Amino acid sequence: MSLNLQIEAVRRFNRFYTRRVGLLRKTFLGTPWTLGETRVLYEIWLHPGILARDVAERLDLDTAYLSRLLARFEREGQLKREKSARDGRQFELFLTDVGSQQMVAADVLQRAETERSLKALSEDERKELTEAMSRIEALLSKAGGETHA
Amino acid sequence: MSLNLQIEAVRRFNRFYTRRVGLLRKTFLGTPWTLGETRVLYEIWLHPGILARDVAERLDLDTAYLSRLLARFEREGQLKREKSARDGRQFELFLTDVGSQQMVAADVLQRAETERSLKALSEDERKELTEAMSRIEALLSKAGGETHA
DNA sequence: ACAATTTAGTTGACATTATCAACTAAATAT
DNA sequence: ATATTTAGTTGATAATGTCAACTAAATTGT
Repeated sequence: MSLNLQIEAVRRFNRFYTRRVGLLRKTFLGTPWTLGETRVLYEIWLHPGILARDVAERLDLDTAYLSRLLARFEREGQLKREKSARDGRQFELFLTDVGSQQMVAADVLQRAETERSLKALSEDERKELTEAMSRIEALLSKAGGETHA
Repeated sequence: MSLNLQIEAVRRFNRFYTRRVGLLRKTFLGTPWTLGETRVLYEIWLHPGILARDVAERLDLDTAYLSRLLARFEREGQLKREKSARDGRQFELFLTDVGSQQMVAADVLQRAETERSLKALSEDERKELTEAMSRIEALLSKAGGETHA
């Protein structure tokens, strides 16, 4: 395949996946949150004690926007913020028990949905799919740059 | 690999790609448009004479939102709407010459950027990447469902 | 033929999401 | 000590998306 066709193939895939991802942007499965919100909570779940600025950096979010999101999560009881001992400007972020439970519940739902999709494939196809995914991840990480629909 | 690990692999990939796609959501490379806007113009570019409702359906956009987008594109000179001869409710959508030129320019930039990424890989790696992408596309289309980060 | 229903698209009101600049307070550097 | 940087908040505002009501044209059923 020529480079030109390869370029088209990559762009085609990006459009395909953008569309797929777009499908879930609004209501996020069984969760009460949008994709963005879920990812913020997911980061905190994964990295208890993480700082707001690190969440902002990882998810490429505006700090003003994130600040308001976090305030809302705290108000609604998913999140607690603890003033850092060694730096009075910082807050360490943790999910509350309620927040964790909600994340676990969301995680279960999402797993189940993924499982449902995977079961439409044979074992060989599933193997192929996951291998292709990890291959793409490795290659794109190496290739760098962004994604261009 | 167990089904459980396969599920994790798929979800991991979805997070990876969601993040990648997210990177371009705001300013879309060298174009003056957002990702959503670009995709609308792209549909019209690809399918001259397409109807608004078909664009809305393909991109899963609210018709109210799309109606305003189209009005703006017309006002700004990218788009022209022609009343359909056989159905007085419909408008056939076309890019103007200016709009087409802008799309071509955007397309060139995006191709170049994709090319730049691909050139960081060897020919074998590029082949692997594009094959993996088309494999995923086929398998996911078959598996159906949505994408679950 | 003609009333009832459906369809394409627009408009108004509104909610959500995102961005920017100005700001406070704490930490770090000169 | 003073100046600069950093973490986070707040106010103003823009961009984006959603819902319901609406107009006009087409289609359906009788």
